[in-house]
Amino acid sequence: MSSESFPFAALAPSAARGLPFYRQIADALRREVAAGRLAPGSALPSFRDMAEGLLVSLITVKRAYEELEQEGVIYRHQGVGTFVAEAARAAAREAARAAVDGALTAALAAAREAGMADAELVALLTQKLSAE
Amino acid sequence: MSSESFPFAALAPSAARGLPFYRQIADALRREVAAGRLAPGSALPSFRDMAEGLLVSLITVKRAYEELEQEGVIYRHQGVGTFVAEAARAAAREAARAAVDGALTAALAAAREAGMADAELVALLTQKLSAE
DNA sequence: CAAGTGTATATAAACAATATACACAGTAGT
DNA sequence: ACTACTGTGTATATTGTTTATATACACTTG
Repeated sequence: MSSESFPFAALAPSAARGLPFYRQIADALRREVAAGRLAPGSALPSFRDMAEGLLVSLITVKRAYEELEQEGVIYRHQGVGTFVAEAARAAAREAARAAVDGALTAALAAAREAGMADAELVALLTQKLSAE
Repeated sequence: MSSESFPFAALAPSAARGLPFYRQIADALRREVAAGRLAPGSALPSFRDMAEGLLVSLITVKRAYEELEQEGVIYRHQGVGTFVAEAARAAAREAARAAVDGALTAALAAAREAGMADAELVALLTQKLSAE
């Protein structure tokens, strides 16, 4: 039961999702922070603990942490550890919002490429929303 | 002025767009077909002519053509050439529409990841549309 | 100085792009 | 008919970039 007790086991990446592992880990951690389940100042698992718990390499965890540090969500201190930043929740939400904006921009570009009218694009989106 | 006279020069890929060259070429050709500027049955430039005209390798053109053939937009005949399929226009439009749908699905997933409400997502899209 | 932390270097696998050599289809000359 | 040529698409081996890894290194604290 040792691996089952790892508190971040639910963040484990999967090749089936198509995204790089480091990206999946960063996304999952960002969501935890944005939801307020990780308080500012609290310590994250060390590179080794996280790597072992998520069954990935140490470097992959490092890249995920680097991405979050660039966004201002966490900060690292050599020899000490990695911690949730003070303004982490706002930074995480801003980063998540930027991701949505980028995805929407890509969708808009695809629609333009397809010669699709604005109204048709909006209709397609609302249709997808109601289809759930 | 020899390279300037190449009729498909406008389809030349650019590294600045971020997408693979073969994808850019396939997208551009698909748009030409969808717009009706390439009639069914007409011949496309040979791999070599296209590669020389777009300043890419022969293999890159091959991959672009392969993508379009899988969509049913064109068909290849060894030793003869590559031609626009009969149902090319409908196939191109369907493929373009599928691309929009995929991009919208990704945007929706990002919105869910960000905890964004449906109405907020729609509002963000309409805002982007009116901002142009 | 010992145990824990983050950091950096060298390596393997997958993808994008290339150059080069190969195989097929039509056609002009004989 | 036949052959060889020219043009077409096809396949193989190579290079550079990205993702992911294992291993060794450097920093901080008790």
